[in-house]
Amino acid sequence: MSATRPVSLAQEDCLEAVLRLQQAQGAARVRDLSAALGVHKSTVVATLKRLAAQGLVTHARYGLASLTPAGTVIASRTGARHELLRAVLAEFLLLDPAAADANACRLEHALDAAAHQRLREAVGFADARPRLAAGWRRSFRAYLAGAKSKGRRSGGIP
Amino acid sequence: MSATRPVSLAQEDCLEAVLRLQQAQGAARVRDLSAALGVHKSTVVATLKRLAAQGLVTHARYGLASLTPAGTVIASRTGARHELLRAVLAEFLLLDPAAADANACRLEHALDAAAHQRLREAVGFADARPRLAAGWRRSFRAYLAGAKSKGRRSGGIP
DNA sequence: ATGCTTTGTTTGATCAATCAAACAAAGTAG
DNA sequence: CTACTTTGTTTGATTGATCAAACAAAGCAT
Repeated sequence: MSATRPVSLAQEDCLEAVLRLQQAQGAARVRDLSAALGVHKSTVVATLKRLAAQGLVTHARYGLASLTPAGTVIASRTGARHELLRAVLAEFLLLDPAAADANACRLEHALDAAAHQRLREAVGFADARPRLAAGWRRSFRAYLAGAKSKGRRSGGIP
Repeated sequence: MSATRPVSLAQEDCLEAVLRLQQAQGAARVRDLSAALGVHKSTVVATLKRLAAQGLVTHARYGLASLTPAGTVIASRTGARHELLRAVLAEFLLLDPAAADANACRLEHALDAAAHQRLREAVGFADARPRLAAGWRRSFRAYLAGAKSKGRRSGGIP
């Protein structure tokens, strides 16, 4: 069932954006998708057409885009990978929110099911051990601070 | 400097493959690139032509492909991201070698410099604390084993 | 309802990636 | 050297992503 023929990065981004917009404002209009994806409106229309041909969205002329059940499955999975990666990058690698999100945004297309699952398990494991997680953050932050000051005077004896 | 105009995923893969082949057998031939990348020979030739136009490889007709200095920079960085991700996926997420490599292969194109740097620091931090790293592996492995057996009887009381 | 503004669509281009098939050059046996 | 095999190249097609410009429909003011 559900052949789930692979969807391109741009298409996956579009599905994800439709889902976010549906959740955030109840509807996904071309203008908002265009802004969210950073591409021309005509590009959005073309992408929606391809997604519609694959049965992943419906899009009536001059109407709103909405996800089909199959499209919702893909968009949700992609969104889940995005959110998980964002959290890991921010909470364990201590990247600033913008960098964490920007990287999650690209990485989300590259994790397969096994890696996604394992990463979820790792986060679950850490979340069940708040002291371990807090300890990591504290020591890693200290390590970064130390590395940074060492880096500043790299190559010279003070 | 070095404008380093962004290179597509396929191009980055190609540069990386040229580097690997150069290191492994001293030379990168079209046939081997084709096999390594899983695309037609004609695709390889087309990609090499585009890379040559950007000054990243040299490729004389019927000759070997080789990286220019600029191409070497990109290929090395990509290779470094690949290797780092592979190691993290295998050693911390405990993915099997094949899955770790397959995911690294796709993720490698999506990490920006800041995330790459931070991930390197995290691995450096962990490597400097062998007992912490070993402890993680041991407990996470145990957690995975437990989750798996719980998963098998999910939903039913034995 | 009439006219502006916003929004969406179409059309026509380009470029990258890809394949398949036809072709050409190199290399290797005999 | 000639024939066969391997390797590389060209050509021609397709598909997806993208933009810009022209156009069309909706939506709002007044």
